[in-house]
Amino acid sequence: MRPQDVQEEDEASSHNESPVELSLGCPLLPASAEIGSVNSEVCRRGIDVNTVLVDGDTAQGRSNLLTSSLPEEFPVQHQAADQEAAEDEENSGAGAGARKKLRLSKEQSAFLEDSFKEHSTLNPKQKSDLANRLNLRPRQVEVWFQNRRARTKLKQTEVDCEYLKRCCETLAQENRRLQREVAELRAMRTAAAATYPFYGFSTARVCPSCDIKNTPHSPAGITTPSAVVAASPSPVLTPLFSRPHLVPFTVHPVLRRQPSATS
DNA sequence: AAGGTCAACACGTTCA
DNA sequence: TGAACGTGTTGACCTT
Repeated sequence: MRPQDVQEEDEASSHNESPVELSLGCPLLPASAEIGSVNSEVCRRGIDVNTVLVDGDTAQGRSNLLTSSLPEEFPVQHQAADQEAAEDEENSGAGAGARKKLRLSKEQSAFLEDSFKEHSTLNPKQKSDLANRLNLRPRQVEVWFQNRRARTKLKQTEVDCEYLKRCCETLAQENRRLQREVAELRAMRTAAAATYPFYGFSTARVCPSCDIKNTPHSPAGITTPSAVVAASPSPVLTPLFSRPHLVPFTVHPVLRRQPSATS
């Protein structure tokens, strides 16, 4: 038996079919506001967009009916048990294969987010505690965390991509500057060799940019661009060493320490 | 209608 | 070997 079969078996009785959300919508708005604002931005997160409007079933009526039996903390959310019962009803009506869109409420999402900030993975106890607290099935909590990790990773990938693009641009710019510098040095050497043909000009002692950048702290004598950079880090290169990190708990694979053979 | 979001799913991989 | 996880996909719903 495959692992997922276990999970799916676990769910099969409750949500393999279309889960029907029993909540009514944004608890922060009066019932009268819900009717005309199902699609509004304000209510989008808090509302159950799957609420089935039945003829003669007013928002106020449903509100009274449902909130009276719901826990205080998350007063309008899915109740796992009620949900299962509702699914049976649903299956008798709509096609059993149809997957209904289920939206977590604002409160549920916020609570899950807070939990995610504390730990991005769940142990079984945390999962069941969260599920109980939010009136969700453990599988729903698990799926939410899976998806949340995926979103985090995607975001981090985007940030990394932007960062690498900037690095690339910076390095290209630096490369162009160094190429120009090399060209200038070659020109200087050629000119010097032409002027003083018997004086050894195989190497330049100070390059143009170093000449400009040399500070009292810099050692006299032979100066290289890298020495200048080391002595006073170029603002151009600084961003290369300050990679942005979106979240504290993910480590990009590239930056993971490779196991070394010696240590 | 197109494109985005997100819960849910399917399946492969890893690890104890 | 099973649980947990990562990743890609699906489908319902929403916005523009």
